[in-house]
Amino acid sequence: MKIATYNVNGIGGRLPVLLRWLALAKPDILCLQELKAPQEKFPENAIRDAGYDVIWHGESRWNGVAILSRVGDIHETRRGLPGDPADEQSRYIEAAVGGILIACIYLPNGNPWPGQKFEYKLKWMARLDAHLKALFDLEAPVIVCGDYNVIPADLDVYKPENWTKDALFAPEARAAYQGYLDQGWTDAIRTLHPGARIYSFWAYWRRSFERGAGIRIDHLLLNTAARKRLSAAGVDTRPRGWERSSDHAPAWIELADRPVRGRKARP
DNA sequence: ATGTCAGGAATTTCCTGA
Repeated sequence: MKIATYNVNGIGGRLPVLLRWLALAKPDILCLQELKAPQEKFPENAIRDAGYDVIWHGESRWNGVAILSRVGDIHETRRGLPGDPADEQSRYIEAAVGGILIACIYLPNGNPWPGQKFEYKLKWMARLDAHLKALFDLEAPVIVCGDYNVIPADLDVYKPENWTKDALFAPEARAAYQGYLDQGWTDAIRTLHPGARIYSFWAYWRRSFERGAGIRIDHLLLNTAARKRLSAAGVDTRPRGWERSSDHAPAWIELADRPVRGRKARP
C-alpha cells in the first residue's frame, strides 16, 4: 500500500497537476495540505471522478487539509488538533482507512521568528506532542504525515547557514520534532535513507529546484505497527518540475501487507 | 537583501502568507 503526503499550495490552481500526479503515481492514500480553499470550493467531484473517496477541512484563503483514498471508505476520526478549542485554523484531519489510522497535518510555518506566529507554532507542536502520545500505543498502524514545517537536521537542508534565522530550522522547533522521535515515532524517509540528501520543498525563486537548493520538511511518522510494515520511502520529485507546480513535492511510503523481516527500530 | 507564487479584495493593483 502506497501512502503519500503532498502540500499542493492551493487546490484550485493545482488541480491539473494533482490529477496528473494521481494518474501517474496512483497512491492508495494521499494527504493534502494548503488547500487554500473554503469548504464549499473543494473540487470534490474531480477527485471522486479520479477514483478516490475524500474528506477535507477547508478554510478561506489559507491552510486546509484533506485525505484521499482509493482503498476503501474513509472514516473520519478527528477534525482539528485537540488542546485548544479556540484554534480555528484548518490544520489537522484524521481518519481510519484501509486498516490504518492516518493523520494529515499542516504544521504552522512560524515565521517570522521570533514573534507571535512562532509562539503559535510551538504551542501547536506541544499540542501535537500530547496527541501523538495518545496515538503511538494503538495496535493498528498509525501514520502521522504532512507538512511539518520543520527541517530536522543539517542533512535536510541545502545550505544550513542560510536558514539559521528561519522558524523552520529554529532550535526549539527542531527539538520539538526530535521529541516526537523520542516518543518512538519513526521518520520513514530518514530511517530507510540514513545518509541521503532528500528534499521535499524548493522555493519558487532563484531557480531553487534546478539548483537542488531544497529542504526536507514533509514527513511521515510511523508508530511501531506501521514501522514493521515499512518497505520503501522517498520523495517523488517529478511533479516539482511540471508547469504550475507546487513548491513542494509528494513524499511517500510503501507498507507491505505483513511485517517486513529485519525492520527494527532505529538505535 | 533578493526572489516567486496563490488567493482574496477590490478593479487593475495591492495585500498577506509562505
